[in-house]
Amino acid sequence: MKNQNLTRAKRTRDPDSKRTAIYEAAARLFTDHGYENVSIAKIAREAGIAVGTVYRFHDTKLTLLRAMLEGVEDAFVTRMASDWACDGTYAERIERMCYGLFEVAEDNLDLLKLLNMTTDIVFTDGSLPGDRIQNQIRIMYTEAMNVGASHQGDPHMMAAIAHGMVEGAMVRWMRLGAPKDIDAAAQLALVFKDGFMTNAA
Amino acid sequence: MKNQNLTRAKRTRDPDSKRTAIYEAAARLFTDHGYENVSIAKIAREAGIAVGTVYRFHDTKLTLLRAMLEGVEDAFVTRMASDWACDGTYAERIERMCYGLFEVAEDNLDLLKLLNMTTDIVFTDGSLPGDRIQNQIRIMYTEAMNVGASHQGDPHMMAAIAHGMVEGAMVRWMRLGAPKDIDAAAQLALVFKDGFMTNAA
Amino acid sequence: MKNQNLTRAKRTRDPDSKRTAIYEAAARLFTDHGYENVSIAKIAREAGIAVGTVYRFHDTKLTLLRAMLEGVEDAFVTRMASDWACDGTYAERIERMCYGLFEVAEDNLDLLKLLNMTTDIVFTDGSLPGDRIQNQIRIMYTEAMNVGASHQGDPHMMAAIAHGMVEGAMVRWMRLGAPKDIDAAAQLALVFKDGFMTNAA
Amino acid sequence: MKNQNLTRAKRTRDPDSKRTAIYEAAARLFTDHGYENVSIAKIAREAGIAVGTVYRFHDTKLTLLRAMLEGVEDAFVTRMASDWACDGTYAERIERMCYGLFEVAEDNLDLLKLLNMTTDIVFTDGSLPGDRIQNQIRIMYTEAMNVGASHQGDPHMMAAIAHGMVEGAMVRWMRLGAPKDIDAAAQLALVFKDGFMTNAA
DNA sequence: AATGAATGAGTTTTCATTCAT
DNA sequence: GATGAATGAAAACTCATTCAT
Repeated sequence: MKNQNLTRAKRTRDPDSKRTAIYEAAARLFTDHGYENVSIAKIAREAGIAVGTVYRFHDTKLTLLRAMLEGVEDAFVTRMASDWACDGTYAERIERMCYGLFEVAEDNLDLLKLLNMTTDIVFTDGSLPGDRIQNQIRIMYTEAMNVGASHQGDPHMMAAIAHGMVEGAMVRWMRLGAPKDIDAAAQLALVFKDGFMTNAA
Repeated sequence: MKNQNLTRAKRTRDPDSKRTAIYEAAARLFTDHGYENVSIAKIAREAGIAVGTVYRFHDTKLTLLRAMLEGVEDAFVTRMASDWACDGTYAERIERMCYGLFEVAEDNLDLLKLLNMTTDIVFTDGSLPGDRIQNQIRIMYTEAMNVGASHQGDPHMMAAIAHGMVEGAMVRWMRLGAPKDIDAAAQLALVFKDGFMTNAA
Repeated sequence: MKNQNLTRAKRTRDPDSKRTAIYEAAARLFTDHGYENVSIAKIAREAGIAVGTVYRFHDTKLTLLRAMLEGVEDAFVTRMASDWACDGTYAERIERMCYGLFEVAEDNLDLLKLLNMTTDIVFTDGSLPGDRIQNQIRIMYTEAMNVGASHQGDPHMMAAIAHGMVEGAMVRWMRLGAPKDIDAAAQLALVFKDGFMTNAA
Repeated sequence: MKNQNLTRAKRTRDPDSKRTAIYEAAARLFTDHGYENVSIAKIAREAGIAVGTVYRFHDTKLTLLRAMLEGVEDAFVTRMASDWACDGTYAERIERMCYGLFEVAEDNLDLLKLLNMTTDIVFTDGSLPGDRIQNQIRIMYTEAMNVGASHQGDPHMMAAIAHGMVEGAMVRWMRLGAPKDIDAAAQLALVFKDGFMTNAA
């Protein structure tokens, strides 16, 4: 997708194209059949490469999964941070963030489903899938709380609850087929604002 | 010629003791290592019985898991329904229900963790783990909405969001070691009331 | 079927009735699913008795099979001998024997099929299923040969060929559903007479 | 975490050497102990390869058996057809065919025994081991009958009987150690001709 | 760098047999 | 004598990972 060297033979593919092919194949397969039910051989076949080549990019099947999950998490965290950093009232920023989350979700449907399916994978730093998203939520909550825009509460627990809301909304939205016309973001934003914001905010 | 078993068959003590031993061993192991990473052999060893005996009680490894999950779900649903049926304002009933949930959680710690880890198992009726709890939440939400105690919203999506909140709070609470002294229920109730109740309620 | 003590409670069953029940259940099941695919538990259930009871009558699953096979073989051998002992020309006796074989077959359909399916079981005396039938054929052939009614030939080989003819005809007949109206016996007798008898006979 | 293989992968010598090794090991073991009493592990050990390698060539234990049986059947059918297609009287052609059968048998001793032991395996097309051979016999019989060289009879039943004769002779011959000096073919041909040919032929 | 054949430990599940009741 | 719960060895099959080509 990036630099396709049209003057070269097909054999010399962009190394990134293979990495991408692995990701895409794995995302689809993991999502459809579950991590444990997908073999590296199947991923390789689906990606159009050899088994050994998968191992050039990922030391382990688990490593591959983790890389994928970290990828989606990054996308969400990045978007949340940037949406939150915009101008506006807290209510506006929350709303914007909710819409942002679903936009990222739309771009990463397979991986999102995978992220929600995968709760028993531990990363090397001891964290779990979703933790980085939850951390980001906690940062935002703490900031809001400190300026009196949020009710007082334990930031960790509050972030956990908020994160659960997001997950719940997204899982529901995905089970409906992730339709564009249903405004899951709006409903999420509503509960979010009422549940966490003070009247002052 | 094939199997000459040097069996030392054990006595049949309590008829239910084995069933219980299986449940407890499986709950601990599934929870600690994940469903896919626990073999029936491991469960049997942990339960102090033979592999074949596990199969006397559960046709399949998956069957065993389902039975366990349905058990916890039932406990939650039953308790929610009974707490909700009590007298009091909606706010009071919500609060009572939140405390009730954590009481049930305390009694089913291993299984609760299992329930939250297990999101990609499909039951024979097509439902997923947690669905029955979410259904119960939807029932309550709809009732409240119909009398004007809740904001208007799609009951399915609202129930999904509420369910996510509960899960988020419980997972957090469990990661803290499920301490009795931290009032996760209170914080959950707070967000619950603010997030869903109208001022009128 | 023999002595049903009508004055006693049902519990005191004729010990032979159990033996019979086992035979019948095993015959049907072995025939339908193959020896290896039928468990003693299934036989016991089908026979309406306990697993342990099967073992009161037969030391081993293999022992049970052997007893059954010997049973059918005996039936065939006995009938062949008696039919052969009757008066008449050799041709008549052959014909009578062929009809006799199919009469026995009709009475032992399940076991017959089992006998034909089972070629790799070795009896304790080193013989194989069918051997006793083949022996009987050899006796008859030798007798006929000695009086000049049969072509000269190695009795063992001739008996093996004749036995194969019988088996072939019966297997075919069974695959047609063992119909009464198709005269397999007649066709068998025809080839038998032409193939083995001299013109003199 | 799961499989750390201390693998010493071997070189890929002859591409077909493994396939052949599997066939030979399986033929010997199936023949000696019966299909059901031979595990894939045993075959692999005997063939000097790993279990998984067996599965690279055959999807299933049953598939392996079928491939082997079809191999022998083909050999027999092909030879019968070619022998039958030669010039000569029917008697000569029958005789030639009988000798041909035993030549093929000599080249496929293990598999032949397997073919005769295996009567309860059903192929995907519903046919049974031996059916193709019997079909070929029926074709020949029908042809002979149509020109008046054979007695009249139901071709299916006649083919079954003839097929049984062949099997009987071969089994006997194998139990004698498949000796070259005993003329099983001649005896078979004799009964064959007398049993099926008309005087006119 | 890429390939994919080979490996073998590990999984789920079955079942002949035993023996305490 | 009858029962059937309990046993655990064994089987078919899978698949992450390696490494010679």
